[in-house]
Amino acid sequence: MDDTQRKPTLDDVAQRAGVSSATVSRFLNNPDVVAKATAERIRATIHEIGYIPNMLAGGLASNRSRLVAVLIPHLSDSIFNDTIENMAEELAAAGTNVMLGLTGVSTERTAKLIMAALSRRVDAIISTGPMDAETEDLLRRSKVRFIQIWELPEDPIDLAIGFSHRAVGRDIARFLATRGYRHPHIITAEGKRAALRRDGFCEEWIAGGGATPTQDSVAIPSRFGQARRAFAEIRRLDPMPDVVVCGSDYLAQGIIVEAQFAGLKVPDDIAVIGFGNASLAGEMRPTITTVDIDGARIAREAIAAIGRERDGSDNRDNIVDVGFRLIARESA
Amino acid sequence: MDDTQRKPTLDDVAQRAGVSSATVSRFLNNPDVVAKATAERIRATIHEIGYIPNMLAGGLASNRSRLVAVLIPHLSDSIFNDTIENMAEELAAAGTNVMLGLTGVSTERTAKLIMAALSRRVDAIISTGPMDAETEDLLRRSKVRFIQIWELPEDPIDLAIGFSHRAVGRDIARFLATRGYRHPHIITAEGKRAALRRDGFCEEWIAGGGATPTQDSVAIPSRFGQARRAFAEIRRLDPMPDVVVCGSDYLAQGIIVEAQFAGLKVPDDIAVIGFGNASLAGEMRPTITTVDIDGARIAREAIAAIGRERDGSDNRDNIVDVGFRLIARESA
DNA sequence: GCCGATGATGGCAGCGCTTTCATAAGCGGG
DNA sequence: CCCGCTTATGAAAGCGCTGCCATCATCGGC
Repeated sequence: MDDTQRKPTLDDVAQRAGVSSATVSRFLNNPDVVAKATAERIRATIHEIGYIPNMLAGGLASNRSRLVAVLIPHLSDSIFNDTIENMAEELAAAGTNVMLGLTGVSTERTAKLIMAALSRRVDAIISTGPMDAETEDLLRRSKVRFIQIWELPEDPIDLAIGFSHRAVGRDIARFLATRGYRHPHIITAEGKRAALRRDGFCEEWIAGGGATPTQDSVAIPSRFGQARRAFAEIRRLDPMPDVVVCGSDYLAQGIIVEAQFAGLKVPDDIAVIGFGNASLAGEMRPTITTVDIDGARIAREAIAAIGRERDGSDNRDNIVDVGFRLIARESA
Repeated sequence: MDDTQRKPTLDDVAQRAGVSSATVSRFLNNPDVVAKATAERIRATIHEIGYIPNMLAGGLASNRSRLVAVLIPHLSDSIFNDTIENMAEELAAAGTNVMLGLTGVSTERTAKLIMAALSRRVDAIISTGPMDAETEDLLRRSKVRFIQIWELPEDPIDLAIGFSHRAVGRDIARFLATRGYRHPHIITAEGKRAALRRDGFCEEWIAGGGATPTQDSVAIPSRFGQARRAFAEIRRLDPMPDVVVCGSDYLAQGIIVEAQFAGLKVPDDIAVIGFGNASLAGEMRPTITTVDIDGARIAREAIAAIGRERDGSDNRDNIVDVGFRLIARESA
């Protein structure tokens, strides 16, 4: 053993296996093009000397990092977790890794993370949030795949995969009207998407002859614990709403807990509707009526897009609407 | 504009600013050593031509990737989220990014992800889970920082930052004994750490004169929804337990919901204790008695360790016990 | 006025891989 | 038995940066 502590390189493998480094590289990236016997010899050598490829060097030479940046606001109680989990798994299967960026609610951090991603020459950036104009501009000029998920901007920077939040709001309004509710109270998280859902809801509700719904708003991310304050607020309303429209299933769960704690029956005394179809929605008592987004589908579409080249043409094809499903359960 | 579509390189900046590439590199990595005037000229040039550093090249040359791999089993309902979130934030502040790896419960995926991390020449790997012997061996030989968090193995591969799960179990047992509970039922997630807590609990409970607790186990990760089945199981027990020890706050919350749904009062008819001090624990009705782990501290210690060199000496210093706090609230 | 510090910068040799382009066999048909 | 193909491999030029060493002013002290 010539354990000079230096990590074995591809050249070491090549020399030891009696081939050129080019062949070893080919074996690594495209095994089919090297002859069976050679391949076997290289495989054995790699194992023998414990060679570990250096993707930094590989990425530099090939200009492909096999890294994808995923930018989300939070990890805890996040409505995106399911999507991200699917994403990470499918990417891993394809030999690509995930660079995780937590943007919080600040466009400043988003900008920094996008810069970092660009610096690492990621193969794509998948993002859920808003950004400042300068960064958007940079991205438009740039050639990296930039995939906005969970929303459908008018004019996507590159590709958008999501659904109409406004339509969600409208569907919820129609659903509640059909069920005969009269006094909805809507709790909205700060943030553009939530506002769109609220607008859609109010729009449709009023169009259907309803009175302007009462409103409240909570900080992002809309979590379980915010229900205490939000419910206290509700109790002050007169008349009491007969249904509460929540920005997330976590918040909906919180409202249910608070309502029950106050001795109210859900949905009889007060109904609750969530958003996101988190796993707990189907498991709560009562089960939570909510809106399901197919996170796995978003992940799949995004990954498929990474494979394709980015082209500026047919801009309208650059919007993929994955839709949503309102799932009627017990809580509303 | 010579928009030949080629991304500007550090050399372009150097030429344009009338300095050598070395100076630009210095400006980027250690601004203080370049003269004020020069620095300003370089800054302007970078801005002007829109230069974005290439960290692949930088990493290759310097052998520092400024990437840290974080390996966790899951994202949803994960007890680690808080830790990871802190980690990502502190790392970002230090100009380092996170490569996220989802290991699930399979050591195979863990092995693949560790390989990938090594290939990217990460500055450190932070891991929460078990791995196969071969990978462990590789890691021991390797020179990368390898930080195991949330547990304290006898013989850490490199560094371990966590706490004694057995001690947690024991403390819970003592606490419940003090409160006068007689028939604990313990629900354990599959997995080594949960088993340690259970063992510690049973050990201490029996030592304290109690009868062997009844037990149940749930799949990893222990989530809200598993409470339905687990609670049904509890109802079959005779005598009914007077307290349920849960592997996570999510599960504890689920048990509370089920119990209340069944018309039982928590904690009077049946008490519940969780683990992890997720934010909802303090916000549930009743608030959940649980064990707090200082995720932020784990993150800080881990990051501090990344700075230090890995040295094989004083092996006992390579274990950092951050302890835990039992937080008595309303549920038990 | 000379000397060793000190500070600012340039030159250049890699870091470990990928990727043309070129070359060398092997092969079947006329 | 030679030709044109296909298939397997090699040679070498980078990819864009960092880090060491050398260079060259400048400057205060004696």
